[in-house]
Amino acid sequence: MKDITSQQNKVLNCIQVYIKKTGFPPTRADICRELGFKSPNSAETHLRALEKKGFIAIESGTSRGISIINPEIEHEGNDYPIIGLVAAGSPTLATENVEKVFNCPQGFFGSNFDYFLRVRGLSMKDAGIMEDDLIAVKKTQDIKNGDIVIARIDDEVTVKYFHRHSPKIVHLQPANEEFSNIEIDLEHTELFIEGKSVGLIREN
Amino acid sequence: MKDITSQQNKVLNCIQVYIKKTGFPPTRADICRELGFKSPNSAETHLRALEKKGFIAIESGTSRGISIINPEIEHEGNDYPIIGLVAAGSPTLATENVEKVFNCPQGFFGSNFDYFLRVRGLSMKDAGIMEDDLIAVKKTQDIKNGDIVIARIDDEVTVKYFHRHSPKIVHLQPANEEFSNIEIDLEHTELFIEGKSVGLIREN
DNA sequence: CATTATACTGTATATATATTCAGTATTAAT
DNA sequence: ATTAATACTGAATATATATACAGTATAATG
Repeated sequence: MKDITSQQNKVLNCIQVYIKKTGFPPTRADICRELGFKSPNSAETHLRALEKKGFIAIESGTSRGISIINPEIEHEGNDYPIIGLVAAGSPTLATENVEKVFNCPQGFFGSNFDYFLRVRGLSMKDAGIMEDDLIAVKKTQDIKNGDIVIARIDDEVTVKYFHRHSPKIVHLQPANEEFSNIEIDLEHTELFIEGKSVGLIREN
Repeated sequence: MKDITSQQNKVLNCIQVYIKKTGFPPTRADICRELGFKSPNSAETHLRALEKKGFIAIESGTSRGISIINPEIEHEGNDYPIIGLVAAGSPTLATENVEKVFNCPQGFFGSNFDYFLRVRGLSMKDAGIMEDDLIAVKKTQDIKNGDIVIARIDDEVTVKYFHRHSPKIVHLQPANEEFSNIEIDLEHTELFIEGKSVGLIREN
């Protein structure tokens, strides 16, 4: 699925909300009214872009002929494993670490992800990550500064902000003043990035 | 619900099948084509009968403005509305406040819930509730001390910890030392509890 | 018996709607 | 430097569509 711009996303949401509300899709004029456009062609061009990118289908010559294309069919969501973050040990997908599976629609957090991590401790408290929260982890090495990463040093797994300080120096920063910054010299210490957080779920 | 004739039932089924197939309701002409009628007025009269009996709603002057009235809609589907928490005004299910719908399995948070609330501000920061988080709100008056509630005072909606201090005094406590406690004397101020938080979702 | 509901055909029309064309402007990519 | 995509306004138009009107006919209701 291709990228969607923020304006196109607004239009897509508008269509979904309109259908939810009325039971039938909006006209170009309806979209303009909802989103404040002054020309029906504004809606038209956005619709054509959304069609081109595969988000909607438009039936030509048909009033309200918009239908939303659901890429992942009705299959009731996927079961993602919840992995307990143990003080020591890699959060592998080994069965003994899977506390249960959690049913969740695909693409729930915009981005795909691979598993949930059960958070232990409060080292990321100020980032709104609390004990027992579930972090949606995407296994990737594509990390930018400021990303929340799941990092492993030796056998210790931790969730921290990632900051590359210099080519050889990485800082793993907690979001809690009671915890201290971890500075890693990549020349002397092996750092393995398991992935990054793309979302969070909390069950009260 | 009144009786339905076999012909009216055919029309009703035709509408349902058409929506399922195309994503939008049929026109009078579409119904005629599907059922072999030769005059659009055949469809029209059946639609009026179905409307009168409460099976469908027809939006006047609107193309394809047919919606099927489903008596048992609640909690059957998986699309939950996301409601923006506006500074003033009740978080009603009014369309203008629904920014989009979010697909989520039923019973996702153990407990059922009614809608998502988009959080503004950081008054519950220390409870791990950050700006733009989605709180799963269950509409209920069954509140215990320490619950995170969605409360409304006049037209101001806020998310806070609930603490009944005495029979007439309620404290709404923020989880951020930069915000101050709200003490409410129920004899002088009207407090309306919209519901309570049963879960949280964060999209990174 | 008159009335009402059902069940159609057939014609007509005001308007709701999609859709094209002509512009303007900004930004990203090649 | 030029193309392509995005993001709009504004006007024009062919047609898709709802809907009224004029009929015909049967069955049920009171």
